Formats: sequence, structure tokens, C-alpha cells
Amino acid sequence: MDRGRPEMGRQRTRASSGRNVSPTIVDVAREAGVSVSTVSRVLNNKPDVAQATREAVRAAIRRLGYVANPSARRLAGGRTGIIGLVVPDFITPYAMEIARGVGEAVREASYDLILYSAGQGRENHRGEEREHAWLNILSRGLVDGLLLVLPRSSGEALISLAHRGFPVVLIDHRGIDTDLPSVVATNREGALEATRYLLSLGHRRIGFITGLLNYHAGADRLAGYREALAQAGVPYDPSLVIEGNFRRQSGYEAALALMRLPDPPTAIFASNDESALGALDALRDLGLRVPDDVSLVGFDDISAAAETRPPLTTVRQPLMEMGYQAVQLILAMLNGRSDVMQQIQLPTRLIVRGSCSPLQSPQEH
Amino acid sequence: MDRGRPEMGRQRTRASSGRNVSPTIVDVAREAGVSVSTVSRVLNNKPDVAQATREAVRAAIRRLGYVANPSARRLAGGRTGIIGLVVPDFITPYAMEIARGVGEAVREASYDLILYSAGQGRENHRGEEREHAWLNILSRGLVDGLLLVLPRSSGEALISLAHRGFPVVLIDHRGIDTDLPSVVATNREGALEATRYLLSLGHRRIGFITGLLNYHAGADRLAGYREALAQAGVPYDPSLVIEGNFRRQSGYEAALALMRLPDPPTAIFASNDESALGALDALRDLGLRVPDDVSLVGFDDISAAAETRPPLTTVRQPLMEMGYQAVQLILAMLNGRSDVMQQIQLPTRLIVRGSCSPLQSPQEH
DNA sequence: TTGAAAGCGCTAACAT
DNA sequence: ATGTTAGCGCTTTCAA
Repeated sequence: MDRGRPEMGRQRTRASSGRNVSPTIVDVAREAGVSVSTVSRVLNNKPDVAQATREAVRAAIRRLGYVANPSARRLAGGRTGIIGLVVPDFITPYAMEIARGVGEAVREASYDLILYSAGQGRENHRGEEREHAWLNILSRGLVDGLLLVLPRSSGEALISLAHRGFPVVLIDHRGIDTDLPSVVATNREGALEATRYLLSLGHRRIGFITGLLNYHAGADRLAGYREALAQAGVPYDPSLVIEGNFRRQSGYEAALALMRLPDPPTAIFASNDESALGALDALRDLGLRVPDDVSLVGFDDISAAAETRPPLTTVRQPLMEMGYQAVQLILAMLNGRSDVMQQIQLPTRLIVRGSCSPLQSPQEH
Repeated sequence: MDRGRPEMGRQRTRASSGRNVSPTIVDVAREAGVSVSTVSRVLNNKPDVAQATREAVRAAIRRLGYVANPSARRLAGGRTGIIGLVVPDFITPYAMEIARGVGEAVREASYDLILYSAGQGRENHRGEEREHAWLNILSRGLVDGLLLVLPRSSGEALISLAHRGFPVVLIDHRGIDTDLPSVVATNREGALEATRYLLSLGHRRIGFITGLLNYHAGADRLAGYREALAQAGVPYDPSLVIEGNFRRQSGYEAALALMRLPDPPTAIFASNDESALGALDALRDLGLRVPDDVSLVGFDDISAAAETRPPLTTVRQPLMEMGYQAVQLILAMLNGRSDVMQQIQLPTRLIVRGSCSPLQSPQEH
């Protein structure tokens, strides 16, 4: 078959034909009177380009309003300058607070940020499967590195991604046992401090509303609670521990259950602010006053925590800072230091506001 | 120069050499024993593929865990199946509420969603310029269509994008005078209704805290306020109108200024809930009771509005619905109906809660 | 119904 | 210091 002279392609490229929709690197090259490689070089700030040439190319770029196509860039093995952030949803303040820290750090580093929500349907059926597909998609085509908040993907998928050399950092990861780079808060210590605080106020019957216990954060907070109790010599009473799921509604129901106990607690520690907010609603519905009748402590310090009545005493988790640090980590990896295998742990801090008061010992009356 | 037999390329492609990092279409083709074009056909659900072949390819895809690379896809002129949403920031409930509606609609249509924040620094220096660059980037490489909330880009850039045939829908756009497809709420009518409500309660001196007046939403709400006043025969008093910027802090300051007037208003209408929240703070700091001493109305009905004390009477803007409708619009465009040039306008609705009360006419005492 | 091959816009060897 | 060219993974004519 005659396929000779293929260089006389039967079809002219779009770029070399009439007027174009959007300028390409070829247009810039022609405009500046140089080759595409030279344009590529100045685009990527490579050395070995004469100063005059460099400026001529820059001028051409400006004249044409040229912006490089990131897909083509990545496809050809280059960088997109974009970092991806995968969050569980676009709604909870928790995730958005992290996104804020990420956004700030990313901007400082002159990267751009793209957000993707893994499964708007929370914990639903195909959530993990879809996140799996997305890891693939994002990592292969769109971004230079990936930050995952509360990843739901199986450790295997993530690990293989990372082992392929793709930069990944986990933020507040769940029970994935791996040595992937990650950023977490001192959940156990935070819960320990909060429980001690309640103990120091004289409380002995302290209700605990758990989070999802298959999350590291959930399990660790429960561990901190138990540890504080043990250290204080207060026996652990399983009936005071109600399993929740971090959601406001579950906090409401748990608090109701707790206060209907024959011997109800005098204080409640919720595993996060959202469920503490739910507990607050329940307490109010029960006609109980906070902190007079029962003390309440949350975890996270989302902005709503300061605005409840009374304002919520809570354990602050440095969400923004966690996002910020995660970016620093991934930046290091992006800059070749693939040896980084750090697990950053950031300290929590008890924020005392108005939702707790000393126990009024009934026997003293 | 001898460049004969180019088919004996001196370098084997990565895909055809040893084991691969991530399976490509070539791998799937080999696995299924067909050509890449056939794989592409089944990938894109094209006709003219034998049922048996189609299934064999599907099986191969499943076996390999293959996921198509969207960058390559788009570069080659295909679809990515991803829709982009550009929001002013990741924080304000306003934008996130819209994102929620978008997320829902997008999922229903089996598309995926990517979020980008145009200028986390709000209204800052290079905000518009950066958004411009992003329009280019997103539209050329990453997504099939773009939804813009409160676009800050010059109309020109947007229009040229749209004229190139790229699907764009504006949500709650600013003063861009264009006939691009867009979704907005009935801002003027909403403000009209709210003001009438205050009027019906007997209020005559109604303070107004504006939003940014270079936003359509801001200007239209002011217009609605003035129109209601005019219709009721109440003279317009410029000293009762304080310019704000939609932010909580500006609402605080405006309310302060309003109440320090020699003849202060008996009711305040803020251009959005966030500034109404700020006004509420100011009123409280001033020792004024809402609604007894002064009535207050907001706009938007963000979720926090129902949780203030007293709960805020406000004009509900169907934020989620706006996002949802915007997706329907872009979907229509994506499906070839490039004739769609609709301006969807969604109705607002007054939500009466506890922050307003009838005017206690002092002269009747 | 299937396959071959030409691009899409870009980067990275490899030449010069 | 600059140009040439071979891919990157995919879609899409065009042939068979």
C-alpha cells in the first residue's frame, strides 16, 4: 500500500490553518519567530534561552493572550501547576475549613487548586468505588498532586497510587494503616484534656457521644476519654457511651438517650461540634439548662461553636493549619524529595467557653 | 537525510513495553484482542460494534481496572464528563449552597463536578485576571462546560468563550450585560416584598443596608426597596441607606451608624443574611431588642438565619435550585442544543420568622 | 464491523 | 542557544 510521503499529511492541522479559536504553542512560536521548543522552554523557565529570545517569546505570549493547555501539558509528561483536594462534601464546615488552609498555602506557592467531592452522598453505596475512579482520573490527567480529606478509598488503591510515585497526602485519614504522608491532629490527647477538664470540675458521670469508630479520629477520641477516666480512677461505665456518627442528628438522639438513663450524666462530651450542637438541641428540648444542669464539651471548634448559647467549650483542632501543612508536605514531594514520608501531627487545644460549670454536689445540700 | 521507515521508531512506547503503571487504551485493546478504535467505540457507546466484541472489551476493561484519561480524551476532541463550577470562595454558605444544588444535578446526569475558586482573596487585585486565565485553562483542558457563580471576569472574555461554542452558564451574575445563558433570582421583587411587609407592620422609617452595588443583586435589591417605598408614598430618605458589601462586618457597622442617627429607623432591611447577622450583633451590643425595639429582615435564607435569636425573617433565594437549574441549562447545551440562550429567573419568597414586629406607635401612648 | 493512522497541544530527548 | 521530532492516551476520519 502506498503511504509514502506521510509528511504531506492530507489534512492540515487546525493550528496551521486559518484563524484559530484559541492560540496554541505553535501560534506563539510563529508569532515570535522561533520554534515550539524554545517557547516551551520559556514557558517552563528552563535555562539555555537567550535573554532577548526569552523576552520576544514573552511578548508574543502576551500579544496573543496565550495560556498553556494543562491537559496537553500533563499528557506530555509535564506539570499542570494544579493541586487537587478531595473532600467528603462541599458542605460541612469541617472540610471547608481545611480547604481554606489548603487554598492559602497553595496560593502562596503559586499553584492552583481544584476541589473534588468524592461522594456527595456520604458513606453511600458506591462511594469508595467512585473515589477510586477519581483518584485515577485526577492523578493521571488533571493534577500534579492529591490531598485527600478523610479518604474512603481502600488503602490498596491509595498505596499503589503512591508507589507509582504520585504525590499523595492524607488529611485526617481514617483507619488506613499505611505509612503514606499524612497530617492528623492529636485526637487522643485532645479528648484526654477535655475529659480531664470535666473531671477537674468535679464531674464523675460523664456521658460520651462517639463519632464513627472506624475513623481514626473517632476511635482515638474515645480512647482519650477512657484514658482520662482510668487515670482519675473513675470506673468506665459503658452505658454512658453512646455510639454516634459525627452528625448533628446523632448527637441529638444520643443526648436524649443519655439523659433518660436512670442515673443520667452531669456532663456530656461529644466527639465533634456538630453532634454537640445536636446534644444542645436535645438538652434544650428536655428543659435542661447548659451549663447549670449539665455541662457540654465538643470537638473541632468550627465557627458555629462560638455562637451557640451558651458558647461551646470545645477542643480546637487546627483545621486550617492541617490543610496548610499538608500542602507543605506535598510541595516537598513535588520538588523531588520523594523521600518525605512524614506523618505530621498537630496539637489540639481546649477552648474553654461557657458550656461547662463545676458540679453542684447534691450530697452537700 | 534518511528518515525512512519511520515505523521502526527507535523507541518503544511506554504502553507497549514491559509492565505499565496505569493501563491505557492500548493495554485494553491488547487484552481484548481488538484495536484501540474498537475500544474507543465501546468506551463512547458508539454503534457499529458487535455485541460480542463490546462485551469482550468491557470485560477487559474490568479486568484491568481501566479508567480513561480525561486529559487525553479532551485533547483528542472528546468529552471529559466533567463540569466545572467556579465560585468566589470555598467559605461563604451562599456559594456552597449553590454548589450543593449543582452537585446534585450533576450526579443525576452522571457527570462529575470540579470546583474552582476564582480568587480566594475576594475582590483583590488580580482577581479578574486570574479568573480570565482559569476560564481558558478549564475550558480548554479540563471540563466540558463551565458554571460561574458571580463571575468577575470581564464580559468580553466570557462572551468570546461562549462564542467559541464553549458551554457557559452564569449564576447570579454581576453587572455583565450580555445575553449569555444565566440563572438569577428575582432580587428586585424579593426586596419589594420584604419592604412591603415591613411597611404593612406600620414601619415608616426603614433603614437599608446595601450590598455591593456593582452587583446586579445588590442594585436590584436597593431598587426593590425604593420601589416599595414609592408605592406606599413614603418619601425616600438617603440617610437611611448605608452602603455595605454583603459582609457581616459591614452589616455591623451599618446598623451602628443607622441607630445613631438623630431619628433612627424602627426597622432595618439588610441586603443579605450575612450583613443582617452583623446588624443583629450591633443591635445587641447597643442594648436594643429585636424585634421589640427594632425589626430586622435579611436576604438569602442561609441556614444560619433560622438559628439566630430571634430567628431571622428573610427573603429566601432558592440557591440550591439555582445551581440545579444551571446544570439543566448547560446539559441542554452539551447535548447539542446550542440555541439555548435562556435567562432563567427563579422566584424568591419571604420567610417570616421572629425578627419583626408591628411598630409600637409612640404617639399612641 | 473492524483496523490503521493522523492528529489534539505540549514536553523532552536528541541534534545541530 | 535553538530546532526537530517522537511520543503522551485518546478520538476520529478513512479504508478495508
